[in-house]
Amino acid sequence: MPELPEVESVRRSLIPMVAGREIVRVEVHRRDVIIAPGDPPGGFSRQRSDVRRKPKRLNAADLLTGQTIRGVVRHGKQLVIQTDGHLGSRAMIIQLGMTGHVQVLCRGQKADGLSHVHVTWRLPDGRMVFDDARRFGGVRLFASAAALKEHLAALGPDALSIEGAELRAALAKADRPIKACLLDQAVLAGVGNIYADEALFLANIAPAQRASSLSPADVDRLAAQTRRVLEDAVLAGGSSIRDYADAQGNAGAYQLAHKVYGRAGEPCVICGSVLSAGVMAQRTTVWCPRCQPART
DNA sequence: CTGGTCTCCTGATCGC
DNA sequence: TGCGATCAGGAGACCA
Repeated sequence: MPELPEVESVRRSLIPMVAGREIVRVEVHRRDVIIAPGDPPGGFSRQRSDVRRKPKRLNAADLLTGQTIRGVVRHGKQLVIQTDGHLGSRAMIIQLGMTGHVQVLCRGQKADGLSHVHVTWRLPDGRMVFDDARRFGGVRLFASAAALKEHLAALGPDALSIEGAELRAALAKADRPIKACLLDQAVLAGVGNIYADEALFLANIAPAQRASSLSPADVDRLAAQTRRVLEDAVLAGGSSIRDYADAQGNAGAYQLAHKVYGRAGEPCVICGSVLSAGVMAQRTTVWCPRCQPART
């Protein structure tokens, strides 16, 4: 499932295939995976069905038709496609959610393994598609660079370059388990369930530990180990747990390096203790009771 | 405002 | 072999 390293791998593989290309035409196969300027509030198809309001009709301008892709950047798990053209500087964000894929296909190339393509961007020499079986992800369109900036401002600092001082500031007033803080994108952008468990293990911090009870040294260590695990995962091309793949359809290899995620009941790679499991912040959480002792 | 819980969705896996 | 039950989880809605 895509977290920061997977999104970064998609970004890197995407750039050489889309930079400088014009979006010639956009085909929307499912309107409800898109949030456009002027849509009622609420994310993608996440509103309760009894209160779901009708989104506005999409127009070619909002869909960035005729714009040229200038860059692909990332903040946390948000993949930002920057364009410019007759509309000025605009942008869209692709969120992969649980099962989202962005892939670029050559002209005529079949979309192998992509059975839920919701949006297709036609480029001069091929096409980029957004596929998402579970539809936890989606596409956000922005009318201006300023609107994009405002959206990203709600997120915490990017986890790939998080420094101890930044993380201490972000956690300063948090009175909840550190695991919940790490998963909160407003605190730290980019960490999901896999890398939260891995970083806490590497930093020898129990996931249930209250953020407010961590010492400055604890938080510094956590920031350093978070960076480290994310960097290593990026180098491995991300973790392919189910069917994650980059923009060329290549799988990652970091799932082979997981020390706790998915290993509940197995021995700790450091001390041999049986790894514990529980549910924390609505997420399956795995930790070593000996290497990550609970403290008060 | 804060933190905790519910909800959306469907492919993969499991037990019988 | 088939089929229903269960699990996975990002993040906005909702609630105390």
